[in-house]
This record gives sequence, C-alpha cells and structure tokens, in this order.
Amino acid sequence: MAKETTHPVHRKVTINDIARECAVSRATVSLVLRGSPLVNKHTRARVEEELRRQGYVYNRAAANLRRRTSSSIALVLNDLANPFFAEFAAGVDAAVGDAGFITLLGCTSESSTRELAVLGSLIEHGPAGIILSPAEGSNAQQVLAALGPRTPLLLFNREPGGNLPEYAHWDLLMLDNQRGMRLATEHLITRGHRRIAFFGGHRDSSSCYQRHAGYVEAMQMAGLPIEPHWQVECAPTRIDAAGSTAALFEHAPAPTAAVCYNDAVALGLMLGLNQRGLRPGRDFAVTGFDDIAEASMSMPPLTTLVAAPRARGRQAAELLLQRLHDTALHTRRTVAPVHLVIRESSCPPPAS
Amino acid sequence: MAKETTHPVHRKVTINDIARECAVSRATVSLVLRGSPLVNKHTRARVEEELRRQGYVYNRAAANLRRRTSSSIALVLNDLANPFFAEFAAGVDAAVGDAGFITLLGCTSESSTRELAVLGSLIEHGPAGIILSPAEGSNAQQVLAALGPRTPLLLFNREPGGNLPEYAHWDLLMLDNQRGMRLATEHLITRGHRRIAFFGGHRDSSSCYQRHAGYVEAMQMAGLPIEPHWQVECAPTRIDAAGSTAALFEHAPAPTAAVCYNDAVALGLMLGLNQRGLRPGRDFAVTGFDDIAEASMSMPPLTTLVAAPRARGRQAAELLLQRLHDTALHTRRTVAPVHLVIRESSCPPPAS
DNA sequence: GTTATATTTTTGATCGATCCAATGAGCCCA
DNA sequence: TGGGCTCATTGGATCGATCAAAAATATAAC
Repeated sequence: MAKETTHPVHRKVTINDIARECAVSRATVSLVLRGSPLVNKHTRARVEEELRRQGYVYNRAAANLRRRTSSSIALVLNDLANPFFAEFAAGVDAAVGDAGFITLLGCTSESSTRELAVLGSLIEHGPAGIILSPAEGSNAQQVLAALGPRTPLLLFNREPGGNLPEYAHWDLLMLDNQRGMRLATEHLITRGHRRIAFFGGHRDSSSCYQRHAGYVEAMQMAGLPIEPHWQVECAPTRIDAAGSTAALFEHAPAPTAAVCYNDAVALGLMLGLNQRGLRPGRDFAVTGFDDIAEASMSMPPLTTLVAAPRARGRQAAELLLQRLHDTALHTRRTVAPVHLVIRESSCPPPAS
Repeated sequence: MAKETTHPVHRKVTINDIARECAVSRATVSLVLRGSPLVNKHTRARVEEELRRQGYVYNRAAANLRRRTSSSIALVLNDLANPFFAEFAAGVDAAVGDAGFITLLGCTSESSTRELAVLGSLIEHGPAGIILSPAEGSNAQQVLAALGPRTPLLLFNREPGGNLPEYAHWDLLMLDNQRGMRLATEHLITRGHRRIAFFGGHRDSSSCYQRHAGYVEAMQMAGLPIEPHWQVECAPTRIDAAGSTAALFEHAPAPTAAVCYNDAVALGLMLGLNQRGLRPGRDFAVTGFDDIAEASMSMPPLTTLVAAPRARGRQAAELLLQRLHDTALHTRRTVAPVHLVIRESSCPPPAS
C-alpha cells in the first residue's frame, strides 16, 4: 500500500514535517512558532505558510515536558450539579483560560474516597496547581499524601478535616459565613422579630457551623433567647427542608422568623410554610444564603446573602495563579465578604 | 550544598531516580509501574518500596507522548451556569473518569468566537476526543477548521450552523424535542384544552424549532387552530418569560394553556400569571421541558419532560469512547427519548 | 582583504516515559 | 560441555518539542 492515499489518515503533523518541507531545522520552526524575533522575515513567512498548509497543531504536552512547565489547573468539586458550584466552576474556567491555562475537571460527588482517587488521577497529568472544594469527610493528611508537598493547592468553601500539616502551605478562600448570617439575623431583629429560628444544614459541616455562630452572635448581642427547637437540622435540599418545617412549630413559643442555612433550604421552608397555610413574607419571615438564580424570582422574592459564586471562581483562580508566580508567597486565608440583599420574604412579624 | 537537605524542595521524582537507587534500569521500573508479569517478584517489591519512599508520581504526559496516546476528553459547553448543562457535565465527567480518562473543561458563554478560541486551545493538549455543545451561531466549517479532521467529535444538544462537511464524521446526541413537545401538547388536549399556546425560546435555535414543530404537529393532528399571538418568543430565562406573559392575553381568544420551551420559561410564565391574578394549575395550565430540580418543587409542581441531563452526559461520554475504540464506526445520530411527567400545573381548562 | 560584529540557523542533548531487540542468568537434558 | 529454553533485565532509540552553544552567513568597519 502506498505511503499516503487520498484520505488524510496520516499521523499528526509535527514540527519535523514542517522543517523537512521547508528545508530548515526543527529549531527554526520552533522559533517561528514562538514568535521569536531571531528568525528572518522570509523564513518565517515560508514556515508559517507551510504550517497552515499542513494543518499543524502545536503539541503542548511535548513542550511542557521539555520546559518542565504546565499549562493546566485542576478543579476538583464536591458537587457540580449544585448551581452554586457550577457558577463557581464557570468563573474558575474563565479566569484560568484568560491566563492561558486550561481547566482539568474532577467531581467527587461528596465522597472523600472518590476525592482521593480523583486527585491521584489528576496529579499524574501535572497540573500547575489545584483548586479543591473538599468533600464532606475529606481529610487533610490524606489529601496531602495524594498530592505530595509540591503542588500548590487552594481550598475553597470548606476546610478538610484533620489538622493541616503546617509544612503544607495551602491557601484558603472562604465565604464570610459568620458575618453574613449575623447580618441576616440583625436585619430580622431590626424588623421587630424576637423569636428567630436557625433552619437547615448539618452542624458538622464547617460552613453551617460558622453560619450558626453568626446567628448566635446576633441573638446574644441583642439579648434575645434561643429555644432549642428553633434550631432545626436537615439536609441542605429543598425537599428535606420542606419536610422539616413542622419541627419549628412543635413547641411553644413558635418563632416568627427563620434564618436559613442556604437558599435551597429557604425555598423549601417557604414551601413547607405554604403547606401549613402560612404565607412566607407576610405571616413568617425567611432569609437564605447564596443568592442563587431563583432567589430573586421566588414567591415572595427571597432576602438573602449574595455570595457571587462566579466572582469567587475568578478570585480562586487568581489567588492560585499568584501563588504559582511566587511559590515563596506567604500562605493566605482569604475571606470573601458577602452582602445582604433585602427582598420581600423578610417581613416584620405579624401584628397579632 | 548537600544533594538533599531537610526540606524536599527538589524537582520531581522520575523513573530514573528510582532506577538509580534500586540499581536497575529505567525499563525495569517502567515494567513495574505497568504491572508487567515479566518482572521478578523480589525486584518488583524493591522497586515498589522505593517508589513509595520517594513519593514518585507517574508522568502521564511523557508516557502519552511516547505511546502516541491520550488520556483526556475535552468537554466544551455553551453555558455551565445552566443547571441542565452542569448536570450534563457531571455525568460526562463521571463516565470519562470511569474509563480512565480525565475531563478538560472549556466554557464558551454562548459565544461562537470564544468557542473557536477554546477549541483551539484545548486541541493543543491532544484530547482523545471532544464533546461539544455548540454555542449559538456556531459554524460547522469553522469548528472543523479549528479541530482538524482527525479528532473525534460528539455534538450534543444542537447542531452548529452551516452544512456539515460530509468527510467530517461527527456523532450526534440530541434530545427528542419534537416528540417530547408533541406529548406535552397531546396531554393538554386530552385534558380538554383547545386553545393552547407555545411560549418562550428563540425559533432560530434548533431545539426550539424542533419543539415548536412537535407542538404544531399535535395541534394539527387534533384539528385545532393556532392563533399567531399564541406563539410568543422570548429569551429562555425566567425574567424574560415573566415579562412576556402579557403577550398571551393581548388579543382574543386567549389561550387556556401553554406548552413552554423549557422549565425556566415555564416557571417565569407561572410568575407572570400570578402577577395577573391567574393561578397556574387552576386557572391556566402550564408545561415545561427538562425537569430541572425546581420543577417538582414549584408551586404548583410543574408538568414537564424529563431529559435526565446526567444520564445524557454519561451517554455522550460512552458514545464518544466507543468511537475512540473504533474510528471506522459508522457515524451515529442518537436521539435520546424524553418522557412526560405529569404534575399539578397541567390542570383541565376552567369550567367557564 | 581581514577582522569584528550582528544576524540567522543548526547541531545535539534533553525532558520522562515506552518499545524493541539483544543480552544474561539459570536450568534441564543429551 | 554445550545446546536449547525459559525467565529477567537492559541499552539505546524514540515520541515532539526546547535549549544552549556553536556555526554559518551577512553586514560593517578599518
């Protein structure tokens, strides 16, 4: 069979093919590719024409190997299906792309076992750095073992369990959960509420813990009591929240308002309230956390804390990229501010 | 300075380092890494111990270079922030990971210009194949030019504009939009509606076009007329849909039901109806498309078509992986079925 | 015409792995 | 003792790019 037939079924075009055809050396072609000023105008033109003609595509892996560089950032998420993280991922990818890197994706589905497997697989592809939103039950030592001490890591949203080995200088980007929830609680207090519940989430997740702390802080500063049955735990999903609504009203005195762990929970609670014949935003005040897309569109529109996940994504990428430029940089714990957006769900208490 | 000091700040550990320390050749270490049965039990044990000791991590890029293989799949999405695509991405990543590949992510933000840039960047990393959900205005010729004829491509959700060059054998995975919308329309007809609107989306997107065709088909089969003002176009977002509600009622006769382009539009329409004092699910019937998470939790719960984006993601990945195994495989156009899930939003027409 | 200087191009090693053909060791049996 | 055979191991070339230093060519200076 002939070396090449009509159909272009050949192997990939390399720098060598171009060099041969142009009767120059590999090195010259390489210089052209990188836009070096060293190469003569006419040579450059000839080579560029040939690159086009043969449909050459740059092999970045080969270049990275020789230069001992990397052009990728790994992004490992506990839950891509959650719109909050999806937006975050979009932000990361945009910033990573702008910096000339590409994003390697890994999803852990909230399983720390998968997390280790995913990290182990990604690390073999030699990312320049990793952005990790830890799964529940993620363990710092294990993560370190899977990664080695060399790869820069930025932790987003929560800290893995177990104490961080101090020689692993990992950067952190967190939301200001405590202050956010304090603001929401204070807002309800200002509106005249005195019996305020904290609704949803699991207290053993660090973000829920922090948000709860903000709630307690605001209540204590206002000198308001907290009843045990005003603190209802449930999975951070709409369904679970709707189903847990009753718990708020099992004992007297019932609350007149609730700050919710996040928007999903808040929307679920509003659903549950409706089912009990209570109109959220009129008979009972509700606040959320995150400001997901539906928050402003719900009935009634939801008072919540804007976390701006896309902007957080950009920020995470930028923090990591800075760390790449300066490995010696001091470890940073960044706390992103959140701000309260007041909508109709946070009514004053009923006149009764 | 000593060869190694206290802190492990050295360059990466390679197969050579291991070989030297074990006094064997590179080749042997390589065989151990790949679990070859050729290597002696004791040698293997020694090498494996040394691998652990030095914290070796496999350099897959180098291996891929030599073997002329690839271990990544590129996933290019028009809109990651959309929960439908986020779920899809999660499904792709899971299946891709199961097959021992990793996912390279690229977002185009619905811009065909960015799409070309993203494809150009990804292709340099040599993915084994690409899954592409085209941006609006994406053009087949340009995509082909950015990709070259070699890289297997699977198109999801919509077809790029321009006629496909026939020598580019691209696989397709689409939703059964037309049949889905026919089912929804027929369901409303069965419930007793005779004046049914088609609401939302832009007719120039192929998915909207197909869904509209399904609507028309069902109406014609039932011998029902379609008034021009029952066909309202708007951006596929909640806000736009809510704002376009009035258009349905500007002229007589007003419809008693609407099939909506997708769930976001349907939820927006329900909002708009509420604002007009009409209760969706009692005074006016509404259906959606996609079955996003909120659909079952809305007030009232939304009758819609289940597209199962996560399963579609898995399917897309599997179709592509099959194509990798058999390049000669006949080009496939796969149409994923959707099924109707009936909830309370699709009430019968008011008695009047 | 020769030396010096600037410009352009090339040679050969290299990154970290894999492949192939060749080699060495150990064993059995004639 | 050596030929044949299996079992383990190895050297050297290779993938597609880059780099450093050397070489070739052109231009300028005297």
